[in-house]
Amino acid sequence: MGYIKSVESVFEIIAEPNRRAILSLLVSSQQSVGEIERQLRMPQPTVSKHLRVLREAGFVESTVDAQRRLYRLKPEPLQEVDAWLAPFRRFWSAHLDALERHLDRMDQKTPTKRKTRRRR
Amino acid sequence: MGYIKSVESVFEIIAEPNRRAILSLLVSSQQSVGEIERQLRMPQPTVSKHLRVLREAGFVESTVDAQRRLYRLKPEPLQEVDAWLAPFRRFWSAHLDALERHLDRMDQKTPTKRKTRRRR
DNA sequence: AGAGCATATACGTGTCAAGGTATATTAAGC
DNA sequence: GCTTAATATACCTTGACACGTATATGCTCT
Repeated sequence: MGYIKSVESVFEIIAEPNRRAILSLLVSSQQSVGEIERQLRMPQPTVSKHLRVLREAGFVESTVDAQRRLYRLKPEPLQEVDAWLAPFRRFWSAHLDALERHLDRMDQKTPTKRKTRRRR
Repeated sequence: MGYIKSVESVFEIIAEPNRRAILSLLVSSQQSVGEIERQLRMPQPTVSKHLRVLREAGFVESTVDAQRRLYRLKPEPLQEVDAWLAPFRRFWSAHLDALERHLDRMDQKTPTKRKTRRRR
């Protein structure tokens, strides 16, 4: 009875392993459903259903080529994931910095030769 | 009966909105369960259960402070997500490059003034 | 028009995970 | 030791979703 098909978050979409596999396949070039089916060895309805989810969520788009449909990647949704990660990247690079400072302090105490530290 | 509780993928872990909220909270500083509970306005068992999942998946670790437990972020699992994104980043920056080249061609055809293009 | 290939959808089923409520654990303070 | 605070866990119910199988749609070629 007509309720709103709430747009699933991009995170739920990529939670599914087969969908991630499809996306990884498409990153090199566009593929037809049959090609995906063969390369990933999954049944055709499975591929189609996942492609539907990916398409409705904006991860892919398709063009018609005779009986085939060619699916290709669209960047926006994964960029959204990338954006969500940004604060955490700052977090862990801060941790790396702390580690570096720690190692530098070690250097002072035991001044042995050490490979050049990465520049900041 | 008695099958292996397969370690869920990091993607399934962050598919859950409440867990993402918790992680985002922890990025600024460590928090006790009660603090998380209040800030996110979710029932305490919910918080504890999500923290358990996050802990077992290595997203967080906890230390004991009297009756409280302080939870803090661990970087590795999210770095894993970041690593998975890498090929796609190359993909969409390639697309941006193509767009730039396209705009450059436009420049040549209609040489009107335009803001300085971002350098490569 | 009919046959055959490529893709999409419908339907039934099983599984699993999230939430709610209740209760157990553990530590603190009097 | 008992009470209270903080957190964890147990149990149950419900809903979503992924899969398999079957079938529909659509295009092409003869």
